[in-house]
Amino acid sequence: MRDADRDVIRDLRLFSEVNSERFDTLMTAAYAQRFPAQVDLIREGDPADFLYVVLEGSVELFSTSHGRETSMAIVAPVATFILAATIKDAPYLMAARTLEPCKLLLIPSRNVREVFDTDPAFARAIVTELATCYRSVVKSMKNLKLRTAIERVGNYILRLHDKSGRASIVELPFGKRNLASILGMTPENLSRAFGALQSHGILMDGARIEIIDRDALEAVSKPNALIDDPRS
Amino acid sequence: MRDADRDVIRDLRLFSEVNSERFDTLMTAAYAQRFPAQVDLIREGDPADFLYVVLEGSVELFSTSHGRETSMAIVAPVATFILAATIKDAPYLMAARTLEPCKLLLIPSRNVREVFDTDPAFARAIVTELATCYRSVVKSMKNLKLRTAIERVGNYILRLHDKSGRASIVELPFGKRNLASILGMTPENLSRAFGALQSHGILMDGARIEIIDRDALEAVSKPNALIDDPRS
DNA sequence: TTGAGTTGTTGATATAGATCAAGCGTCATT
DNA sequence: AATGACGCTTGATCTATATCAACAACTCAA
Repeated sequence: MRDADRDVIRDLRLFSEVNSERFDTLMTAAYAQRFPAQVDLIREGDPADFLYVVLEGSVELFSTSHGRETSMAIVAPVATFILAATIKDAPYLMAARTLEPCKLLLIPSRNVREVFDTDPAFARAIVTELATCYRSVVKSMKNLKLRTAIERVGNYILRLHDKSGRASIVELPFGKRNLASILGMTPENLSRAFGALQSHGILMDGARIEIIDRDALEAVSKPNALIDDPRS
Repeated sequence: MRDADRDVIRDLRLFSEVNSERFDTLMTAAYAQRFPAQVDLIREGDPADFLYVVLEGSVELFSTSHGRETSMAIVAPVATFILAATIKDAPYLMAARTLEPCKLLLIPSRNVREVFDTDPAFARAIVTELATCYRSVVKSMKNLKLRTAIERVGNYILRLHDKSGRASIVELPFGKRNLASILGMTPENLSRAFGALQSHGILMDGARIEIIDRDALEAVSKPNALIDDPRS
């Protein structure tokens, strides 16, 4: 592994407090690798041999059952995925594929568990990361169960807006097909939702969205900090 | 706290490996308490002062947003709830109320975090418990996004059937109103789903369900181990 | 440049599931 | 026994969302 990678990884919340000897143990076992777009990384049900860290690009987590498929999340740098399966040494509940060309770090699950058991700082970091993941799924579930399709889309735009520091124009970070699946609706329905929201403070132009009247957008979207605020 | 309680708690996976001095620390800070049915225990957004353990009875976790409400989970003995908020020292994302008269154990979050940092066995137990919770929410989400209402009901019955050791008659563990909300549908729709399933291997009688032809029920429900199997 | 594939849009229609409105047992209270 | 509250069911509708189909815009390979 190159030193540049090592430094990036060292800065992750997950690793920043780890004893440096332990960190070396993890890193010599781990390897960074590049993947092209649209590559299947893991399949549902496979044993969780590695913990993945997305260093560049983005990865889609999705699930399939009897011919249906749905996106569960899209992971962007820098973040881990399938931590829970690694910890429990259980089969993956979600499949993963790259959306764009990616650089990923693969850490053998065995080593993660080993360092967890011997380094309290790492244990604390892992459990915090996992709690964050848990809370983020709970929020997604609330989003799905408590809101209509239009509200979900509206709040998604509001979150983008906040993330951009309230820039007047925001850009969708991935394709609408994927977004629709994340938000639990069909692409057609997403398209119509964007259309409907144009009379509520936004102006669509392909993947670019101009936020003209945030108050109007909030009025239809009804945001809720306990669903939308990434800090809570 | 009575010794009987203490022994029950000691046997939980979460506490069984904990150093006994640490365990005492936790238990002196904690207290067991009885609550009547339909009591609000915590509200969404409140600070996570306690980790809860359900010793008897059952507790509903639910969420509200702008006039809508949905059940997120029902916690039965013996299990914890709101572990993630405790770990992160973050506000609760879900509210909780008792469904029946309950006996609960309340452990101050401060103490949980303290023992986590000093007892590796407890840390490991906590992270495993949290990973299990995470995976259980992911499964619920897959259940919601990948299945129709009838399939969700069918698979719920199949899971009950398995849990009972494939007894020919199973009983719903709580009211249909709650079940409908858990499964993401209205009570009316749940009622119709039960009706529809009667031509697919079951016979309803109030809260009692006779499983007449499991194969037929599986044929419509299309179970999937990575959603339904509690062990995976 | 052409053609073929991908991605998104739009319109017409279908349907799963929600809503509204009675009605029916069951149970506790009087 | 009457009363009322509650939980559930059933039927009649309504509507949010899915499905189906056609098409436009773009990308990419040849």
